[in-house]
Amino acid sequence: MPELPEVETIVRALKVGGREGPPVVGRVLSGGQVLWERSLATPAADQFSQRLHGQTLVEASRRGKFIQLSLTEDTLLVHLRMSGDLRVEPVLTNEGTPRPPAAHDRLLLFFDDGMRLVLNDPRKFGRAWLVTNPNEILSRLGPEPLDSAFTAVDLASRLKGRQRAIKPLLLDQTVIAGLGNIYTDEALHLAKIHPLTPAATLTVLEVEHLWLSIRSVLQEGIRRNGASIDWVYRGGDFQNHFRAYGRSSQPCPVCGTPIERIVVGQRGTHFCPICQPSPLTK
DNA sequence: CCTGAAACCTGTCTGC
DNA sequence: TGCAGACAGGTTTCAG
Repeated sequence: MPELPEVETIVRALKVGGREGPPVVGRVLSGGQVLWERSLATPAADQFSQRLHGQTLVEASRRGKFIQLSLTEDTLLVHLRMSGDLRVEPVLTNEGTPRPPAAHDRLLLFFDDGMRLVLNDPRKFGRAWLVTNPNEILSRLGPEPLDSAFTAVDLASRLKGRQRAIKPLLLDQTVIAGLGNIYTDEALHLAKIHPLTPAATLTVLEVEHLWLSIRSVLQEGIRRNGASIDWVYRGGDFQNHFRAYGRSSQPCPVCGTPIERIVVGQRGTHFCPICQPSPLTK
């Protein structure tokens, strides 16, 4: 489900409060509960609660699509994958009775002030890792696209010599961290690059344009608090400003030609056949 | 190095 | 109304 802008929106809410509920940074954990075992990658479910107990949630941050909750001793990494979401709520209802878990709640983190942080995940693809060293999970990720240290030259060097189509490369989190299906289609449309273009055939100018487009669509996504589509509403409205994603047969915002949908690397892929000419006919 | 398919899951929507 | 099939914001693994 969420890509970089959606995860960024969630992390900001964990810090200052937002649709997910009141802020959780600074609260002290009293324990945890595992409602679906596979949602917790490590440690074993029976050690989870004890290990959380007494640690303060010091900071919330993001690396790629990972949510990083820094505790006093450990780090809790959460990846929402396709359908995960976080929620903050009181353990008790207004009537003072225990609040029963909602449908698809998978993990509960309890704070010592009566609040809890909940991972809800209908499709059960989401994962959490409670680890001492987050680097063991995060070290494989490519650069942060919005980091000022990430330049067009960096992107060019990562695409150099790669014969693969540009779209699956941009989805590869070891090449660049944070892009998913929506923002990849949006960036390629803005950059006027066909998703099947072999990366190595892109000119210097095209790579610069792509670099700028990636950063532009991600920043717009964050500014709009992410995209909210399907049945999971997250408060953002970027979905109302898509250029190509999910707009099959609707007019291209640039030239009016109907947007086409193809499948690339098993992912639905949306593009304008005029603005993004096929590499075969170019 | 690259591609494609399958696996992990549940829910929604479309068309017959 | 029912039902089959396609599809969904992600990642890993395996075969070729």
